[in-house]
Amino acid sequence: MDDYNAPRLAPALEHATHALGLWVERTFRDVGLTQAEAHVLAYLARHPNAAINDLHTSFGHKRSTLTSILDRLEARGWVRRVPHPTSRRLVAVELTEAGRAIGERVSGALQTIEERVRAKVGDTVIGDFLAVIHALEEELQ
Amino acid sequence: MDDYNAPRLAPALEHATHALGLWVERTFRDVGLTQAEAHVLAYLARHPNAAINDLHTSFGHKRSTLTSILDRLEARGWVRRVPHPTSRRLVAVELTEAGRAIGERVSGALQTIEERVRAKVGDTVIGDFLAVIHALEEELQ
DNA sequence: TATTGTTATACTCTATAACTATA
DNA sequence: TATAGTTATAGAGTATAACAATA
Repeated sequence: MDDYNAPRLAPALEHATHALGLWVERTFRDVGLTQAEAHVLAYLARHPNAAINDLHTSFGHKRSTLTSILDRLEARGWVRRVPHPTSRRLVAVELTEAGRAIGERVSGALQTIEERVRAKVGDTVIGDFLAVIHALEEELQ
Repeated sequence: MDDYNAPRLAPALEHATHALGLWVERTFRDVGLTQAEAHVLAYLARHPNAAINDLHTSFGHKRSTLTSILDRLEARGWVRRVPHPTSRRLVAVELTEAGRAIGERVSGALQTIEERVRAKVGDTVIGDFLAVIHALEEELQ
C-alpha cells in the first residue's frame, strides 16, 4: 500500500523519539538513565531552581507524572525538593552535585549530536524542522 | 540560562510526540486507544497481512513489546494473528472489521492534520523536517 | 475559587532473559 | 547457527480522581 498521501509526519516523529530513547538508555547505561529522567536533569542543569510547575508547563506532563519522576530522581540522590524563594505553594527542584554532573553530561551529549545534524543539513533546514513541529502542535490542539 | 546553543531538537521532538499522544487519547477516547495501539492499527490498515516482524522493523520496538501490544489488540477483537502465507516461522497480523474501521479512522485523522500542516508551511519545509529526522536518527546510531 | 502539588491506583510501554519453533 | 515469536518478569511512564495547602 503506502499510498502517496499516507501519514508521514507522525510515524517519523514517533520513530525518531523512540530512537532517541534507545540512545539515552545506551549512552547513559553506566548510571541507568531513562529518557524522561535524562531530559528533566538536562532541563534542570539549564534552569536552576525551576519550580515543578515550570517542568509541568515545559514538558506538558501531568503534575502527578512529574511527582513520580522526581520521586525517583530524589531517591537516587540526583535532585532535591526545596522551598521556592517567592511562593509557598511552589516547590523548587535543585540538582545535587551528582545530578548536575549527569544533567550537564546529557545536555552536552545532545548538543554534540545537534551540532552534527546542523552541520549536515544547515541552519535553514533546522528552522524548517522547528516550524513543522510548531505547526503540528497547533493542529493537535 | 537558555544559552544559545542549548539542545533544541530533542526537546522539541519529545514535546511534539507527547502532544501527539495526548491528541490520540483525546480523539479516540470513545474506543479507548493508546498511542502505540493507534499507530499499529493505522499501519495495518495500510499494510494488509503484515508480519509481526514488519512491525518490529518499521517501529523499532522489541519483538516482545509487540507481543504485548498485539495481545491487547487481539483481546479487544481488533486484530487476529494468522499463519503467514509463505513462512511458517512468521506470524501475520490481520485486522478484524472493527479494527480496520478504527485503523482507517486513525489514518484519516492523521492525514487531515498533516494536510493542514503542509498547507501552512509548504512542501519544501515538510521535506526539510523529514531530512532533519533522518539526519538525527543517523547521529543517534 | 483557582492553582500547585501529592497520594492512591491502575494500565500501558518497554525492556531483558530464557525459551520454542522454524529456517 | 540465525531468525521469529512468546513467556515471565520488572520497572518506568503516564493518566485519573480525590485530596491538602496556598494564593
